[in-house]
Amino acid sequence: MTFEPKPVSRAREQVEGQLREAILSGTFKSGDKLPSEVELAESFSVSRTTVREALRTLDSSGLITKTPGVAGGSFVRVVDHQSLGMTLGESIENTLRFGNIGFDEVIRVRRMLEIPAARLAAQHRGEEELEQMRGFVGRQKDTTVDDPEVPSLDMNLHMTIAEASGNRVLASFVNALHRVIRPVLYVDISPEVGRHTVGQHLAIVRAIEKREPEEAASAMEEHLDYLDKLRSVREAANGDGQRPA
Amino acid sequence: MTFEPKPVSRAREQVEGQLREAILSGTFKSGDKLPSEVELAESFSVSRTTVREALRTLDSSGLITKTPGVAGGSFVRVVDHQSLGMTLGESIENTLRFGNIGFDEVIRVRRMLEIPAARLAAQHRGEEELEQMRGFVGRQKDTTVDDPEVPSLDMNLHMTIAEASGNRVLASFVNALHRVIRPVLYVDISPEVGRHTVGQHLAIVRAIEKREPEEAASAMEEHLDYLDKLRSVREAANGDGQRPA
DNA sequence: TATACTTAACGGTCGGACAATTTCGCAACT
DNA sequence: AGTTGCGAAATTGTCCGACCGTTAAGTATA
Repeated sequence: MTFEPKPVSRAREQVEGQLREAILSGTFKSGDKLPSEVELAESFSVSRTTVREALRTLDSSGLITKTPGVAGGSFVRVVDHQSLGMTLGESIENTLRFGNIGFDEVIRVRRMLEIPAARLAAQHRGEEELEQMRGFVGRQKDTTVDDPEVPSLDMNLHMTIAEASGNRVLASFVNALHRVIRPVLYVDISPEVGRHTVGQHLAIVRAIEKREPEEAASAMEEHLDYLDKLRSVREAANGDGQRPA
Repeated sequence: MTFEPKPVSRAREQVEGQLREAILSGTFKSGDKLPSEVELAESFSVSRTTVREALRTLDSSGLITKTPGVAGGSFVRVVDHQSLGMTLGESIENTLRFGNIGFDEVIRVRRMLEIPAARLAAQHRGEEELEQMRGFVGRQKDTTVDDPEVPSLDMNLHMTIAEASGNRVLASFVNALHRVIRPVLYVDISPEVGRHTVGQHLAIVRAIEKREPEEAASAMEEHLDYLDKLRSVREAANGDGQRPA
């Protein structure tokens, strides 16, 4: 029988672990205020410094938020799939910038997720989400290509479709991917590209509106094909699109 | 023109931001040792406490590791797709335990990723990866179903397939999903289930070996179908499978 | 009534001190 | 020669006590 090598436990980790467990197990519910730092320090019999480091980690992990002021303190954050997408996006962004994964790999995974997402959206979409989609496409039709709002409009549409799939994990993943896709993809698009994009968006939304899963999926696929082709010609034009000089 | 509302910047955030940027931009490379806490405190003209909080955040984000001792310090972590999967997995686990996403949603996304992964693995697999797969299946064939190694053997196989796809983002996502799938799925499996599983694994690996993408994909699909069916009958048997009492 | 000021509670920062951990070199003993 | 033991040094970990900055709410003032 092998010997367990004794992972020494620093005080900070123990405090952190207990608090994390208390939050995850529901002892502190969403929005609840944790005891103040001095109170925690007393109850754990450690210094405030140690408690603060533990809280800092929880904050960084997205489990709590800290606000100063008399009514401030540490509050349990609402961990919905939206914030999950943010967290995932940050990690992916780090790894991407670090150079250990390539942008093309992100793009391929995007296809695996967004095409089924469109299919599912056609099945599960609600009236409200459809209204949002129409709103985004409509506004996109009216704006010019150099409008600074264009990237976020496009992202919002894709996000809404993912949300309409009814699968929140899927929505989070798509959200995370778009966080890294957005800054790279929307540079220097011509009016013609803008028209094509709007047209493809319109086709997707119409299929979702009609509740035609396969039509929505193939419309999305066509759209992504178009974007990929755009990207590849641009990369061929100016060297490497992944690592801007 | 709207006025930007001045997001006051705490000292800790500025230090953290500068260090993060320095790491991500390559000023500090993988494995490099950052200056000691006192040195950083001096160069930023802040107290060591502030520096420590910044470093704590970077540590929690997975960008650095801290080790005590004379040869210790803060080191830039190697952020490969493996560690990315770990980080993503933790976040998903949090959201899952928090109850804001359901296990079934995880399962559905799994299908969207692992079936294409099998297809790609059949195209891009290397000899070494194939050898690993054979090893996992072989060992799984020899172990009994109550062997504690079974869950990790299964996960290792699925992970290796995802890695063999050549897409590291895909591999990370599959890794992350398995982190939350593993503890839930492998409880009380019968010998018959074990035999079926091994058979299906064998079929997948053989298809990958023969470089038959579609065969690999459909073998994987069949395997996941089987697992899903298992899960649904078990859930029907003992109430709710998502929240173990 | 509306505005300005004070107060109190809390997290944020500071400085300094000591403890704990790890590496390395040196000495002593086998 | 090799092992063991010991001490020095560097660095993170923890502690303490103080003060600063922010914020909400209450209080006095115009």
